[in-house]
Amino acid sequence: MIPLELKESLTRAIKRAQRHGDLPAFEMPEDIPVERPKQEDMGEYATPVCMQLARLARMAPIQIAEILVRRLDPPTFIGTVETAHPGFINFRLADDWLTAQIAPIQAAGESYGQLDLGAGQRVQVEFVSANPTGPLHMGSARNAVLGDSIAATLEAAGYEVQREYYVNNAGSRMRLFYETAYARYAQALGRTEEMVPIDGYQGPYMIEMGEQIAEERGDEFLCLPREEALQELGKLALDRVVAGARKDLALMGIEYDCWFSEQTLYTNGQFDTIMSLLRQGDYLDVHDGAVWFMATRLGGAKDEVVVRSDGTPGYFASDIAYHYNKFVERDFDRVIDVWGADHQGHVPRMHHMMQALGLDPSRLTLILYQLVTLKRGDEVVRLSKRTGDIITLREVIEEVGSDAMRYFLLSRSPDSQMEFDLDLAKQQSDENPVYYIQYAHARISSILRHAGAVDYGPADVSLLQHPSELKLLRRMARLPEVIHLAASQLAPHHLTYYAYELASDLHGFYRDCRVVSSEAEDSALTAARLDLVRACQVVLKRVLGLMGMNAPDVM
RNA sequence: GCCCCGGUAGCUCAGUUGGAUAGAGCAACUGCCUUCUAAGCAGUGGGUCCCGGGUUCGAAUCCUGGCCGGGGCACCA
Repeated sequence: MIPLELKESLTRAIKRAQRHGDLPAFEMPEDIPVERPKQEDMGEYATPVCMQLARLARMAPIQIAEILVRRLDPPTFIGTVETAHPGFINFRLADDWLTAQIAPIQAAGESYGQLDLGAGQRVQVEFVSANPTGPLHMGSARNAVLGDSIAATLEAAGYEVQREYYVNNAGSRMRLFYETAYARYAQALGRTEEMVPIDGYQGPYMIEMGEQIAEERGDEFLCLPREEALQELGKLALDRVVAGARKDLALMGIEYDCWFSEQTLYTNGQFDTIMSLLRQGDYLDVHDGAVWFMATRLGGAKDEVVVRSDGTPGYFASDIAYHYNKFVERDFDRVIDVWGADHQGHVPRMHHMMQALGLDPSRLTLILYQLVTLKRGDEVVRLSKRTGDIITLREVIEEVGSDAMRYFLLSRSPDSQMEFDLDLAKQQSDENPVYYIQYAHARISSILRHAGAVDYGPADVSLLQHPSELKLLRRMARLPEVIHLAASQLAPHHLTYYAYELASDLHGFYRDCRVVSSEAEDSALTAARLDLVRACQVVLKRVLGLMGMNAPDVM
C-alpha cells in the first residue's frame, strides 16, 4: 500500500542523510507518519515528520524537509515531491501511474482493493442475535447493517469470515414465549379461558401465529398433555420466528453461514466442560445457593452468577460456553460480537471469562453501537416487544427500502447515537445520498449503452490529462486504503463517505469530459474514457457491494 | 454515587488515532437542460469544535475538573 512504501522511502532518506552528514545522528522515530493533506493542492500524501525530527536534529523543520527531499529516492508512483512550511513534505501521485491503474482495476473486477491484512485468519462475526420471541424490530437494524458490512470489509481485507446468528433458545424467556404461543393457539380454537401470561408477549403477531398454527395443525396440540403440548408447539413457534428473521434479513441481502442454537451448548457438553474448567481454575464459588464466577479474582468489580439457586444456568453461563465453543472447539482466530450499547456492562466480564478459560482476551472484540432513536416527525417511537408496541424491521424496509436504510444506518460511527426519522427518510428519498451514489453507477451504464458495440480502436490512456479525469483516478486508487482503514478500525462508515466522494468525482468528470465523441479523430480518447468509466464502475460496484447496496444499471 | 458513549455550521454527522486556512450532506439563496440520464453541475452565506485548566513546536483530537444528552450498574436477557 502506498503510505507504507512512503514510510520506507522516508526512513531510507533519513538514514542516507545521516550517513552523508546532512543530519546528525539520532534514533529513528518508531513510526514515520504519512497522512492525507487537508487541501487538494497540497498533494495526495504528506508527512509532518520533520517537525518531530527538529528537536532530535536541533535544526529547523523546513531545513530538514529540504534535506530529506534531496536524499529521497521516491517510489515510482510518486510524481512530485515538495516541501511546505512549517516543515511538511508533500507527495503527488504521478499522472502516468494513475492512468496505468485502469487496466489492473478492470482486471481485478470484484476483487479490486483486496488486501492481505488478515493473512487468511479465520474470524467470526456474530451479529443481530435478537431474542427469538417475535419479529425483528428496528432496534436490530443497525446491528444487522454494521455486522454485515464489517464482515464484508474483513473479507476484503483478507480474512476468512464466518457470519453467525446466535439463537437464544435456552433462556427463561423461552418459557413465557411457549406459554404465550400456546395460549394464542388455544384461543384461536375457541379456548378463551387460556390466557397469555402477565409477563408474556402481547403483540398481535402472536395472535396471528396462533391462528395460523391452529389452521394448519388443527387441535392436535390440545389433545396432548399440557407440558408436552407446550414443548411441541413452542418449538414450532420458535422455528417460525427464526425463519421470519432469516427472511427479513434476506430482504436486506444478509445471509448467515451459521444459525447457532444456544440449546446445543447444553446438549453437546460445552456447558459441562466450561464448568469443570472453571472449577479447576478455582474460579467458581457457591453461596446463597447459587454458583458464582469469581470475576473479582481477575480484577472485576463484582462476581457473577453462573448457575442460579434454582439450579438453572443463567445467561452468562451460556455466554461462557458459547465462547468456549467459538474459540476452542471451532478454533476461530478472532471473534467479533456486535452488541447494542445496552449490553455495555457485560464487556468486562467477557474479558474476565476469556482469561479464566486461558484465552487471550484480545482475540475477542465487542463492537458496541449506540442505540437508535426512532422518530416519526417530532414524535419519538418507543419500542417494546412485550407490550407489542413495535416497529418491525420489515415495515421499515418496505417503507424506505433496503438500500436507503443500510446507507443511513451505516453512515454514522457506531459510537454516535442517532435518530432515524421515518417521515424524513421517506420524504427525502429523492434527495438522499443513496440515489446520488447509485446514480453514478447507472450513469456509467448509460454511457456504455450509448457507446454500444462500436469499435473505437485502441485506447491511449495517456490522453487522460484533464483535471477531472485525474481527480477521478486518484479517488479510484484510494479504495484499498479505505478498506484498510475500515477493516482495521472495524468502522464501515468510512465506506459511505468514500462512496459519496467517488460518485461526486464521477459526476464532475461527466460534466467536464464528453466520453463518447462522434468525431473520428477523437476515437483514441473516446476509447480511453470508456476504459476509465468502466474501471470507475468496477470501483463503485465494489464499494456498494461492501455496504450491501445494489448497483443499478438504470434509474 | 460509580462505569461506558456522545457534545463540531440552523439540522444530521465526518474528521484516517497530535499536524497546514476545521469538512460533507440536508435546509436557505443564485445560476445551468437542443448533445452520453438535471436522481446532475457550478456558486453564495453559515463556526466560542459544550465550558474551565493542563501537557508541547502544534490540541476538535491526549490528561484533569465541571455542564448537558443517551446507556448501564439483578440469581432478566
